[in-house]
Amino acid sequence: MQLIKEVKDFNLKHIFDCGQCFRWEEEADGSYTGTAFGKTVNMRLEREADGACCAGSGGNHGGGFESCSGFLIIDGASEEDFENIWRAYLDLDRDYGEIKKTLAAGDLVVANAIKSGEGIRLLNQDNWETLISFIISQNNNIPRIKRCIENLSAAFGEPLPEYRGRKRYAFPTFERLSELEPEDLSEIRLGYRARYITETAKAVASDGGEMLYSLSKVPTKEAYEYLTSLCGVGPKVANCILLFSMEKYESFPIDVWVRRVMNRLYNIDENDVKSMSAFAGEKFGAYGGFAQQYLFYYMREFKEEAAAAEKATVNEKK
DNA sequence: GGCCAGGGGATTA
DNA sequence: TAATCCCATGGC
Repeated sequence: MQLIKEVKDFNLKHIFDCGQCFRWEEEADGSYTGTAFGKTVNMRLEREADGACCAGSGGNHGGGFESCSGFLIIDGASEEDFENIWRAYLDLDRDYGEIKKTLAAGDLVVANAIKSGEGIRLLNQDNWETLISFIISQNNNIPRIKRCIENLSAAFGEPLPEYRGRKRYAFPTFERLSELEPEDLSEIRLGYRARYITETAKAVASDGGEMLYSLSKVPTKEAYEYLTSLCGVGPKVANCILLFSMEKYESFPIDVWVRRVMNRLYNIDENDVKSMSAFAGEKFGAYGGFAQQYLFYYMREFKEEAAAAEKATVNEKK
């Protein structure tokens, strides 16, 4: 059990529900349990005794209080694991207050979007797991992506100690998946993505993963070129991998949600991905990836609100 | 450069 | 029961 004092600009729901990761589940008590780097832990944020919270809170619907600061408690982690894994994974040494201030000052639209996801942090995930996870994510919905990744891990990943009464599995290694053919993955129900995964696994394993794990140290363009050379990796998936596992924060992944939000809020043609990319580069520069996350989270929340409102209207008519 | 199939499953019509 | 949609890409 590790206790980290005075975590700021930090909210577990915002972090684990903003589409960057797929292996964390919310528990009944609002904490989150998940597996990364072969370790399973549970995280929860406790409010500080004086009730301190980030300024400007209240952008969330219903006026409910959502804490963005407090004590972070990581159950299942040793001090060594915290220093070696979770500190970097949660990006705890970055000043998100400064990032939000800069983005908000430069753009009113993002300033508003930030209010709905004030506690977002960009995780530093494993390169390989992120690569495969986002190949699976293409043209897919989040519940099924999560299911596919869990099934893949249970079938081909290393068994880990049971935690909270459930068996846990590490994400499968590229060595293991490189031995497989698409048919071997049929029970995972990945659809046409199965071939992308086995081919990419073979490509990564061909140099023992050396290329893949060197990408955070090379210029973004070079890393992007390598990633898009892999089977099943196009511009969108490559940008996600760069942003969520390689610290390439200028990356601006454009998916259907971002296309929608850019169309609605900036009036750019919904199909003009090129203009959106150029716009993001000019407007957000090195902070493009952070801006993308606030916009994405805002749009998803907006959609859920709209759906709830519609349901309420239908029920009223009955 | 534009179009369409690829799988599968949930949701909507 | 039939369309439509989903954090796109590959191949034509």
